[in-house]
Amino acid sequence: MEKGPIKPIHRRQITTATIDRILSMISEGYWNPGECLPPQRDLAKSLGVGMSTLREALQSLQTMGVLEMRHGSGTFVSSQPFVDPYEKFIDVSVSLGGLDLEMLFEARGIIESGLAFHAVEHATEDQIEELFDILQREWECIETKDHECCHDLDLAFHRLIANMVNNEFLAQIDSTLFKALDQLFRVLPLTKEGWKLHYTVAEAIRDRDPFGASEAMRTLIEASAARYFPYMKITSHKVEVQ
Amino acid sequence: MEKGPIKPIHRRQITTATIDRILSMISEGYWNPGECLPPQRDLAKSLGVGMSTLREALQSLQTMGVLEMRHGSGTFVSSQPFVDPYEKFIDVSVSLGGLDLEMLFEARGIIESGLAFHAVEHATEDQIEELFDILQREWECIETKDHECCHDLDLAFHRLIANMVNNEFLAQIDSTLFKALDQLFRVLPLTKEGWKLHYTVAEAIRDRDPFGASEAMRTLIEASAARYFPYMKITSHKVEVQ
DNA sequence: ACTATAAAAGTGTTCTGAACACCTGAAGAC
DNA sequence: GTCTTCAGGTGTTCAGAACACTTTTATAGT
Repeated sequence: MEKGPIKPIHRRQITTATIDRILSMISEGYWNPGECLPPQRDLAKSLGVGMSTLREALQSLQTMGVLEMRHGSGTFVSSQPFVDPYEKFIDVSVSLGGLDLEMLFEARGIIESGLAFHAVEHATEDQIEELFDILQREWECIETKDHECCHDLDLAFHRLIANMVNNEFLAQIDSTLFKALDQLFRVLPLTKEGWKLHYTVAEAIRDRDPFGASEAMRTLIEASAARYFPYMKITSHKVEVQ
Repeated sequence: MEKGPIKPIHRRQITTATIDRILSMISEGYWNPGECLPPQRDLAKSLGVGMSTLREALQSLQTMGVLEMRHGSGTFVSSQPFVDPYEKFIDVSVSLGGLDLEMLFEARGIIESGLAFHAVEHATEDQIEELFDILQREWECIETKDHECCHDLDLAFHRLIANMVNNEFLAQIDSTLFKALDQLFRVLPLTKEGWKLHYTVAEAIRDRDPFGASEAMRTLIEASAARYFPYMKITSHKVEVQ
């Protein structure tokens, strides 16, 4: 048996290599956000790959949220520089058994209480005013039993707190979790007890009390979770309000 | 001008529809994790789409971590039911300006302090013992200036705390953040001051003090961030240790 | 009968070329 | 000046072929 020359590694799939290549070119600023890539026919030729291969790569990148392919118009680098890739298949992870709902609730609790903590220090007066405005409208919707409106305001409440922190990464994850949980259950309408918890969080933010805010938020999320998982043990700790 | 039947919207791309179809079939358990899909030629025919189209869909699903395509063998539903999609392009998001390093540090601080909080209640005695074992080895590595070992133990420390909580979702994100930050900077070696902070966290977990643990962790991450961003304002709050 | 090698079948991978659908902008019609 | 039409550019989908990798089966040698 002759040994022959040692095989080049070359194990790499062309499609994968193409994905990496385009990613690194974007990373290096060869194409900027919002900019248009060359026509697929040309780009395929430039990269020295077939068009099918290129399209598999482009499609993957679009799924990741890095590119945006517009029929008849062109292929563009996403102008929104960060989209949450989870959004697209978190429900599949749940179905496959990799994630469970309690885990997602717990994650949301951790993230949101952390966001509340940091919101205390970043919140502007305008934002706090807006927060209490949402609170007031929530109350009105509870009284009129406008569940649809209630739900939207509930979302707005959490989104505003997330936005106070200016942390797009966590805000996206949090938003994805909210949507996923909202979709997997049908969300329950806000109750007066829930509203009081909202109010406690808002008060703590207004009073610039980070520990109070994060603890109130934790309580809020756990109370919310408890409505879906009555058997779930609640980790309520007594808080030493400072 | 005759009106004719109103055209169906049909805006939907076939590739996107194919992705959704396969995702929902997996969600509904038509194929189980680890199982093999039909040959691409057959599957394309069954779905009534061209093979290129099917492959674009499959490739996207592979990028998401839902499928695994093995050359010459078959296309399989991922047996690992949950992979972290952030890992693949967090650095791209940084390059595109959608994320910045301080944001990632902040996110890690929030997640890890939350994990520390919950670790207090879930940690087993064995795990706590392991934690102090890591601590002791860290100290030895600091003394011998074995930076490589220090780094690994640092990672092990954080990973163990994340594992205590049994929240795969947050553990994955946290691990990704650690790796991303580790890669973007070259990680600085653990100092004796850093070690003391590690020790404070471990003590709080051992003493079953959730607030102490989460606050100590927050301090630890912020101290770590401060080494990279000396100008970063630290949000140190006085803790009312209970 | 057992093992090692070779062939064959099954499957994923890549490329080419064509036909189609959509968007944009320019030329022409009113 | 406004509207319509049309042509060019671009993305989308399909079909078929050739190739590469893996697994299984068949064959040959011992």
